[in-house]
Amino acid sequence: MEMAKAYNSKDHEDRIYQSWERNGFFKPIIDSSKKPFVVVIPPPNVTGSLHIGHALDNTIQDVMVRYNRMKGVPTLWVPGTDHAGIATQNKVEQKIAKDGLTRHDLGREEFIGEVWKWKDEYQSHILGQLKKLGASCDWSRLRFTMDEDYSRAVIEAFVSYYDKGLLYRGSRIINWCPRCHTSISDLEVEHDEENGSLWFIKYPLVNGGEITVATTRPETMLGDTAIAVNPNEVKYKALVGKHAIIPIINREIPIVADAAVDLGFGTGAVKITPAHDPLDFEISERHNLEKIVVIDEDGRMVESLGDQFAGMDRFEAREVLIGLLEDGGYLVKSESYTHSVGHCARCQTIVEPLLSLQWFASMEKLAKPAISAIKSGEINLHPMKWNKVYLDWMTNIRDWCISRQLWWGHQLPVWYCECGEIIVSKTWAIEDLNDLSPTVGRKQRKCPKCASYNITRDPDVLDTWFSSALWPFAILGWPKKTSDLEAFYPTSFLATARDIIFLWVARMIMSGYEFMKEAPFTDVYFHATVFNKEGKRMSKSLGTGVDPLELMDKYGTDATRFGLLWQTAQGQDLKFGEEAILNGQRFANKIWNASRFVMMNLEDYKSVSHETISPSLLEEDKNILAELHQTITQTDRYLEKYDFQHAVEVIYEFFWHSFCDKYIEIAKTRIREGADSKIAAQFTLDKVLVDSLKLLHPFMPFVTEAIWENLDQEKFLIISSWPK
RNA sequence: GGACGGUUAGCUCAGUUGGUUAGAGCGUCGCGUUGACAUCGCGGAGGCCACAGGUUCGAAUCCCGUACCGUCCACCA
Repeated sequence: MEMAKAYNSKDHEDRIYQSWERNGFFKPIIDSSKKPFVVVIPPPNVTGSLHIGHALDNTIQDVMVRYNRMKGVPTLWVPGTDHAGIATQNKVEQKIAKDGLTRHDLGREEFIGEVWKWKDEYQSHILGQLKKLGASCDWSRLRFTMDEDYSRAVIEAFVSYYDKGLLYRGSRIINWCPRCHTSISDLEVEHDEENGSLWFIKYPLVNGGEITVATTRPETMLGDTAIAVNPNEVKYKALVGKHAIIPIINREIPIVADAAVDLGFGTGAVKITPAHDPLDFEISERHNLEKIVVIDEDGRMVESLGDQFAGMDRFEAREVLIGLLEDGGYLVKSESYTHSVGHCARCQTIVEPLLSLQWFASMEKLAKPAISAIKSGEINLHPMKWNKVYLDWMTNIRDWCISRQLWWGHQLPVWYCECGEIIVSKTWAIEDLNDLSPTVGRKQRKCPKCASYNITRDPDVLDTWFSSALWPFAILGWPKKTSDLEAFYPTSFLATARDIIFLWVARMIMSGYEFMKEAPFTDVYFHATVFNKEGKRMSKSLGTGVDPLELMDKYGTDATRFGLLWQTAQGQDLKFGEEAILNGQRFANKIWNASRFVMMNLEDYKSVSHETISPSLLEEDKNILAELHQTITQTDRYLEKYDFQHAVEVIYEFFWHSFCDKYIEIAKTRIREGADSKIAAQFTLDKVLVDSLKLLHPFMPFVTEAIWENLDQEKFLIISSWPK
């Protein structure tokens, strides 16, 4: 068989991937006597396509999976995608907006139909990218977070939590995005420092005198229900219990004392707007204050405020009020002030803290086993520095707002009867699931308490992370006791990005202990964040993204994988440059050509037994064989530590500089001259090449397999054989 | 307001428990090979290891501080 003069990735990749898949190499062979190596993919959002960070993440997973598979460990990598509620809904809303439509024009059912179409399109694109990358996933086990079985798992989890009293419905201050028109969790709010103003406003007292408060949000004064001062503030002591009057609208509010008020800030007196500020809300609870909502779900001033403000945008209202306060002589002064402002992580709109009736999960109890898991080392985070970050968050965990006012997602299995009864029903939810076109309130149902038929299903859906928290066991069949669940849970290794340590990793750990009584995985590797040359985050929306498909097309998949790992040091962030990928391409070609040389010179070499050849080995033969052995040992050691950069480096160094540059050059002469030592050289070349290809395979699967086809070896053996 | 990273050759980064002339890839300069590979080989130049102290026989490496860059967490208006 003639080998081309240069390695051309396009001649091999698709064909080789297909034959691996066709021959079932990605499916585990279950052997109950062996502990399997199991990886679940961090399911990519079906919002778009994979970026360079995903390419790195999935390369790392594939390296670990292939490495273990080659060692004869039963290995499973489960692929899948995430419906990504808010993100995907936004995408589809943007898409239909081009035709001048909103989701309300389509209606819930039709809109969801549009999202499913979007999902199908982008999921297939993403899966194509993963296959192009060489990901050796078991595609027969492909999962999606809104598959029917998965949805059943979500219902099961919700109902189970509810029955244990871990979920509750209540009016709390939540983060509201006026553009996405939904609540979002604390983790979905991004805080940015912004230059604003601190306004000092004079509130007259009922019995004469005045008190000045400082605020960054004058518009919320319309919803003030108190002024609070620190109980130890001498100058205000006499005012506690008295009443002040809100300027402009002339409403009376009490002055209360609360320790939460900072003595040193502003004037030491704070206006309290319980419905639009979390701290104010807490104070209002302690003092039984009224809670008046003055900003609505669109971010506009509510109707009840009357013609002067009703319907006005919250920021316009701010300007108007400042003007009015100034005219009325209530504005004492304003200072420029830098403070952090919360933005919606999805659309960057300024989040409005809003008093709202939502569903919450109480987290403290769930956090307990998740804390001890890290402390005891039952779960290991790599690099270890993440332990502290994880524990800090976990030990100060706050309740999680899980309901979303969206359409795309898992609808809450909750019904409300006119009699006030709240019905959480697994049966009903599953019935609705089987309805091919799920519609709110389609079925006639009877309230178990009052027998009324006037009941409606909660239109809200769950936070997308509620469902992905179940991923490691839900994709194996939970709550059914499937053979997969039995064989493959807990999983072994999770590779992911550090920015979802709380959103996803922490919650998987909590739900793993809650439902499986066991950690969902033993090792978590947080890979590097990939930045561009300017140090900016790689992002498609910023136009700084690099499509891994383009890289793979240009340089080849092996080169891309190699180049990414080459730049990745133990989770240290990296500035991505194509140079490393280019070097990967050179390396792939080097491997190809060295192999070509060896094969061209093995023609009259028969696989003589090692015993026969061993005594005839020269010093240089023994040296390179010893170095090979050392390289294998080092590679094992580095992979056990998830040190991919050094694993790749040590093989590269050995293969290129020791084997190619030095040994092959020496062997060349011996073979050409037909020396007595020719057979020994051929033996050594053969041995070093074969083992090197195996060593390289987890990192560069295509070029190694392509060469393997040309070697006189059993087909595909490379995918299941690690050198010793 | 807390916490965590980073600062080493022109660029991107290594540097294991402190120990002889600080490394790699790319780039650059010179030479060579064109029957494995020009996606090649050999050789060279290039670094007060951010700054200031300290510990030590010895510090890029440990400790303290400073500066700049980056990230995360946080209910002070």
